[in-house]
Amino acid sequence: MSESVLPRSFYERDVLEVAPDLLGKVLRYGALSGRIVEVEAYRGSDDPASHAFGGMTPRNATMFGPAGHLYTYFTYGMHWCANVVCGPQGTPGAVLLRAARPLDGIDVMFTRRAAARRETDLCSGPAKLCQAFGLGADHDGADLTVAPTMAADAGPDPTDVATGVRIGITRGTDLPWRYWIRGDPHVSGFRG
DNA sequence: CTTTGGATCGTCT
DNA sequence: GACGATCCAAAGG
Repeated sequence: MSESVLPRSFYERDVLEVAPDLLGKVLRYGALSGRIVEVEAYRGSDDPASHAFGGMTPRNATMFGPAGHLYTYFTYGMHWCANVVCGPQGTPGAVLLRAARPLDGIDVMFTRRAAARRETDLCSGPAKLCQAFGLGADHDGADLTVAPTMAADAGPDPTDVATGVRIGITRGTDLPWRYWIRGDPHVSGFRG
């Protein structure tokens, strides 16, 4: 296939550099794949919305580990969300994977996501994406150079990247650290 | 179409 | 004991 798995060096940069670069990349897990269309950056050192802002705890320890690994967490009593750990080791940065356009394994995704009516309902939100891909507790710390993988394909990079404030947070609401592909119908909350 | 409230529990104070 | 980096069904216009 025409995908090349991203090297660890891709992730060993400031989280604000990595986040927009993840748009258009392909998340692949077994027979499932999707193109990332929306992300949010969380930088532990100076970001009051980050899980790592208050220092290391058992839950967020993965954020302090090596870049290029998944940080998954459970929230609202029922949902899992997945992040990509970024930055030098010991620097707690992560990029939340908020939405993707399903590419392969769409039938499996519909099976896992009973509430989805259309293809745009499958991965148009951080918890939806995890449900569609079957990501959860077992994947905290998973190495993205092994499985699941994040890869670049042969196509052109997204040209129209939008930025704005992040969704669903109560602190750090002034930081424009959400990035998405403008007009893509698979972005969460898309209207139009 | 938009708005509202319920579900549900691990985590940290 | 309070509160989420959310989702969805139901109710209201």
